[in-house]
Amino acid sequence: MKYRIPNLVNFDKFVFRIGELSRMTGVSSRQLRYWEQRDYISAITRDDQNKARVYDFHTFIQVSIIKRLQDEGYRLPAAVEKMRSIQKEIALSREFFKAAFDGVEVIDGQLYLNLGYFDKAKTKVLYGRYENGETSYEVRPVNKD
DNA sequence: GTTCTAACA
DNA sequence: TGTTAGGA
Repeated sequence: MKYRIPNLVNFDKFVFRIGELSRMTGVSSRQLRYWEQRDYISAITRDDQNKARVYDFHTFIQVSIIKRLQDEGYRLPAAVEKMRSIQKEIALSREFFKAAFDGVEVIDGQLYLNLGYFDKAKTKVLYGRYENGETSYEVRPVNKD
């Protein structure tokens, strides 16, 4: 039996105001406004400049990464630069995994990640396993269930 | 109660 | 970067 995981969660609906984002990340609201002024981060477009800022989940991730890097000793501009390069790595990883990942299968009562065809002839499938904190791989013939 | 901008004992 | 003023 094969399970696929559709997009069940809409992360665009995860929005926060400045006080919430500040508490979530440990970055002061003063800092968040300053970072925005420097174009290091951005709030969701505000129609009225005097209206409260709204941040999305993506910005939460960005702020979290910058904060972590600062705690590790990076200065703000360097932290932002590294955050942006990290985001490129994350984006690439996501695309690769999205392309490779083809759902979860139960084989002999065990959960397997279907990682796509192993060979060009499409006779074998690469499976990933995760057990006791370790990953492993198995190549199996195509599952005909 | 929260967030806004601007300014600085 | 913190804090405060005065409004929304």
